[in-house]
Amino acid sequence: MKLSPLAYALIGLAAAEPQTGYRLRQVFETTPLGSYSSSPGSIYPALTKLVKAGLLVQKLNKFGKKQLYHVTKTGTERLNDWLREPVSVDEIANHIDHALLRFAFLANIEDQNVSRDFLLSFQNATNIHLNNLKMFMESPESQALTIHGRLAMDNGIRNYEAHLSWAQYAYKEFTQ
Amino acid sequence: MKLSPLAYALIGLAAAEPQTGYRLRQVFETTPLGSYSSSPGSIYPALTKLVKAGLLVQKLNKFGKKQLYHVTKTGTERLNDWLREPVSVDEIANHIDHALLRFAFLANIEDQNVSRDFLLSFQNATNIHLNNLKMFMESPESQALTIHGRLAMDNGIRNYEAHLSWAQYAYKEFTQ
DNA sequence: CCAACCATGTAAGCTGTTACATGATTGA
DNA sequence: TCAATCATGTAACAGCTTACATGGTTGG
Repeated sequence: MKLSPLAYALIGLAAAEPQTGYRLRQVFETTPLGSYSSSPGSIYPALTKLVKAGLLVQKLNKFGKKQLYHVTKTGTERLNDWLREPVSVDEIANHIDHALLRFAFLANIEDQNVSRDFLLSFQNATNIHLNNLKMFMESPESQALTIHGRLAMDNGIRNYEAHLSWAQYAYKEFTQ
Repeated sequence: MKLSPLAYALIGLAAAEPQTGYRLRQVFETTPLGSYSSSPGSIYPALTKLVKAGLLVQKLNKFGKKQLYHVTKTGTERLNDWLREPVSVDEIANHIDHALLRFAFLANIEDQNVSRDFLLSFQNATNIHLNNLKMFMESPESQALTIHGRLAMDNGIRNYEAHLSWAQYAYKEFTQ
């Protein structure tokens, strides 16, 4: 079964520390890391689905006060697989927030080589995408572009350049 | 009735030049300006919906060969209203691609003051969002962040700084 | 004449949003 | 005790994706 980004976000947060449904909603509402729903109508159905799929379990905390979602072994495996997927050009071009979400959750993986690999793969895909954009800029198709069209393209290019330089900077943080 | 970004994209493209459904799909598939569907299952239902709503009409071209979608008067009004909406912080924070789409379609509006207003409003919202991010960075909540979390935040900040400097550059293009 | 492309659609399914609804706990 | 916050859910609906399906046109 394929999981949605929201589902991975829920698993990732529960992997860092067991959470209540309510607490998870708050994270999506208050931190910048969540452009995700935060509405009960999306979180709770998603959580029960993950429990049914065997990726999360609900357990009472030590004093039997709170129902907390914990990640199962299968859940951890699924999370790790997701985190280790190389960054694709499509992910960079259309779902870069997804890539950043994955990066944030790499904190759960001890081995810093995984983070390094991720960042190299991120750089690589970003480079390819930047080339595509620049080639499009020089294609006959784009010569007919309006000022607005050109500027919008320019925005894209500047942006991915910022992403690239970030990835290079971030990489250095993992090579002490 | 509220329209989806895809609907506005369809209207905007038809406003620039009457289009066939197939041609619209190609635009979404081949140009970088469309992270939108491009699948027939999304385009055609959306088009017929817009026709029913009276925002588009299908007309045969001069030689009766092709069915082209044209924008109606109401359609043009709806498009213009959408284009003139000020850029909100939420749009910058969570749907910046949507803002860029709107900017690209401002090409349809003669009066360059509208583009200038848009860019000022874009700058303003981006500034506010940047402040929010920086404040979060200094909040106690973020002190517990992992290296990954901090770097992900840093990515966001760099990015919005790039957007800001782009908006300033673009503004100058409209003040000859 | 046949492959490639033009052109348009439908049906099933999944995800998420909005809105509605409920009840427990806790601090002033 | 009462308001705020914690906490969890459901139902209706909208939107998009995937997959399936069909037929016309055009160039080699």
